[in-house]
Amino acid sequence: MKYNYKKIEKIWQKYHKKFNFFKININKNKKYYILNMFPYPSGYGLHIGHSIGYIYTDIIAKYKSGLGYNILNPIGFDSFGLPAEQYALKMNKLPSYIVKKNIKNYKKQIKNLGVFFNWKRIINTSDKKYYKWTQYIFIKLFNSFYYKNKILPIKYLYSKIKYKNLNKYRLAYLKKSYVNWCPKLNSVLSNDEIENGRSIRGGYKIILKKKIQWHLRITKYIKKLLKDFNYIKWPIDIKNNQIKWIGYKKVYTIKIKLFNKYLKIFSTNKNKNLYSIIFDYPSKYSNIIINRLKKYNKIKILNKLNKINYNNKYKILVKIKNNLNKKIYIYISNYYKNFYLNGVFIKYKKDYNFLKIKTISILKFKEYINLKFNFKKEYIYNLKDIIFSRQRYWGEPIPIYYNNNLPYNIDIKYLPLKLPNISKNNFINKKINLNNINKWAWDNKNKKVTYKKYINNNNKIYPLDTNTMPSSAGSNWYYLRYISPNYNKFIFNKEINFWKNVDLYIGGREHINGHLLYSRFITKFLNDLNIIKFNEPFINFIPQGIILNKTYIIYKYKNKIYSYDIIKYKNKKKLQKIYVNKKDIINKKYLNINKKKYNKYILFKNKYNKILCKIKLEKMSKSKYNIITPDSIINKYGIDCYRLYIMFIGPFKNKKIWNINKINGIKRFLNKIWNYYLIKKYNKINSDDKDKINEYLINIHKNFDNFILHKNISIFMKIFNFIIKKKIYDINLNKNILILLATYVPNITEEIWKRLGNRKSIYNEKINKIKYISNNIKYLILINNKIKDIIYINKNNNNLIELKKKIINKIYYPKKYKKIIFIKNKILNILL
RNA sequence: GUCUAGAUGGUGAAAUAGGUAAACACGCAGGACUUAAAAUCCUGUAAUUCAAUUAAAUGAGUUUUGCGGGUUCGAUUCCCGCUCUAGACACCA
Repeated sequence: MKYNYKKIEKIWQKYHKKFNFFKININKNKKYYILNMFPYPSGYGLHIGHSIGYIYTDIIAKYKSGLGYNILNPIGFDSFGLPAEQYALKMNKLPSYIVKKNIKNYKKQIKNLGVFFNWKRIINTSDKKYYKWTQYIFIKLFNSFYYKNKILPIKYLYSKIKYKNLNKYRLAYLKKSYVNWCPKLNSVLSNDEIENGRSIRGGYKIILKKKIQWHLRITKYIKKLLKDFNYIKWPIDIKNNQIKWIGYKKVYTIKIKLFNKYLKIFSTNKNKNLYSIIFDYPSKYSNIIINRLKKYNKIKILNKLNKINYNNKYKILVKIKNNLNKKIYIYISNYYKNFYLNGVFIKYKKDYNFLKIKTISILKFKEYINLKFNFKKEYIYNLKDIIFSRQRYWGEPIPIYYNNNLPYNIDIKYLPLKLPNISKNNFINKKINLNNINKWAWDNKNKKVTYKKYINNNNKIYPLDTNTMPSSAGSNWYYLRYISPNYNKFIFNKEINFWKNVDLYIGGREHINGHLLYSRFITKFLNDLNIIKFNEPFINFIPQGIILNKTYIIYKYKNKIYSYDIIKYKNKKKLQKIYVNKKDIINKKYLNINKKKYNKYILFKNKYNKILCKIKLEKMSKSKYNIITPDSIINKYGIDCYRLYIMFIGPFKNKKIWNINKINGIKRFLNKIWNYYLIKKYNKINSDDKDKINEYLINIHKNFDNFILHKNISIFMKIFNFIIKKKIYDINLNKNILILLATYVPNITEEIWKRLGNRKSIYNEKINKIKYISNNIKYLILINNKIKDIIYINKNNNNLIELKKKIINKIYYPKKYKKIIFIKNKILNILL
């Protein structure tokens, strides 16, 4: 009989909507807080990459629940930020409308995955009830300073330091920083909006401009961030990545005089000769050099420097009077970007290769540098303070007003400072930041937002900050909000003492140096304020492999489109890369030039009279048109089949190239289970077979403990292959297997469970861990490293010497041998 | 470029306190059932050499875990040097 998934899944999906998986049993005080990085609700909906994480955590949640843990596995939406804003622009709608609509769509899609989330604990960062607390944390940062490993209120400094200078101590402070400035568009652009030094929208030139920005003083937390790695269980490579990024390091510094200015530069080794100096670009020092270059009219090189391109290196030859009276080179480059702030000596062998690389041009200078080798020991770090303001509309307003150009926070009592409404016309006409809003001033007498035209110090009406926060503002503390998403009086309620921090966190590797670091910082800050009693947000973290899928790229320059195979390498950099929807592709790799939208371009075709696209495998992303949604697969194969397939496809951590080919095996396997459970005419199990199956089951539990879920499916397959072949039907055993299988496939197992005569849901059943120890030990017998035999020896046989003799003398080669290698419980190797 | 990872059959992969490489699947080939197709079931499937037989089944050996070295009785696993691929590089989240 074939398994009719459509009918059965419909019934159980309906049943599970009402099923209370997350009821807290206070008698068992074991807790397991499991969390996926929350998505930003783009209009393109949920894609396969998201679903892998949700299904993975769902399986672990169901397993842990079976073991008797209270489970918290919530979901929310990171809805502020650039993607929502840009999608709204594209759709000619306001972001608030788009976000609402997309969240609704997302919820629907997630519910289709057979995943149990706590739907009562949903959060949304652009909800004013939520960002009230984002602003609250910002004000706490603004009003705190770090002193001798402690956090103190900034008012302690009021008597000692002028208000103006408190900026140097606050954890949220104002400082000048570089932004990507587009003079033509008259706005700040994100890195995402730029390609090859030009804006994607319009193709205008971008320059780096200094602007006053809010920063968070994360660098004060470096020591704590490094030290607390000792007790959290993240994978070592993830930890290393973050440690390198923090880049805390002992160096030797000297001062050199360059262009009449003293510069402090670093070396990792004071004993090495000075070969050259590399200045990070952009930085204070590289700018000094660039400014000097301007005086020498070397404009050519300067134009190139304005581009951000990681492969560009700029060499300037400078003669330096050192001990050896040799020339040394000075480079301006981002070669050392991740290492040092201002400059380094050449030290490594690799760095010589850097010298050899063709440089764009060499400028000769007659100026000399007086060099004194007075090295000082110093500690430096790579980590920079977080730039915390954006010149955009769709984000949390910064709750700060300015009196005589000095920042003051709005009293916490009057939060949230609501994001002002904007008319659709203004938004679509791209006047999209708080600068352009008329009603954006703070009336500090009446404690409310009022019109700019009323600004008057005597009436206590002040201008408000026109920046918004980056989307990390909402996401770096969000895991705390799931404790009590609707609580009005504080970030969380008393339940925090039960759930505490996240036990298992799942998400992308690309967040290591951003979100994961910032969350750790904010958690430590809140811990220092004694608001929470733990100092790490995520006890365990497992990175999720990305899903790659084909993308199609065409090359454009102004109104010309070039076929990929006729582009010369030299020209490639000038051309703009454009991702093309698969719908516009014909014959697997050619652009469909009959489409209307390509009529307006001049087409440079190849010799077959076609426009060839470049095909690349890239991460699924809405902007690259390579998203695949789970819905289409679920429609064809069913929820259970999709869940099992998506887990079977490979290790969770691996990157995967999307491919549907192997799903047939999963479909067959589900049919096999269905037929096995419903035709009951088999025999009972004997003890040898039981041992064999127990061994399988133990491995399943082991894999669950190590969060390796893909291997378990293979083991399930082995179990069913075995019991079907041996015609075993043991009721107890079958129930145990089914309960474990239910963590992966909810619908088919519930249906079978019911047909086996059970009334309650299978998720009410406990999972029993089996303890099993084999009595036999396996020995490999090798001759000259080649396997000759495998023998099993009773564990209690302690007389190993006799055993050894027995094997050597009686069984194998009683004559001559060179050497015997005997390793207990493992191997006996005879070398002849 | 710098940093962090990864690389195993036609494909996804399995195997590490160093000890039977390729489990479990997909695909493919051949066969059974069927008017036919689908579904299902059975057999084979890293490469290669040799032996043997009417045939089938079988047996023995060599090579093989991106490339080149090293340590070891023994390396997919540890070390060194490369190559290629992916991610991060601070305003995408």
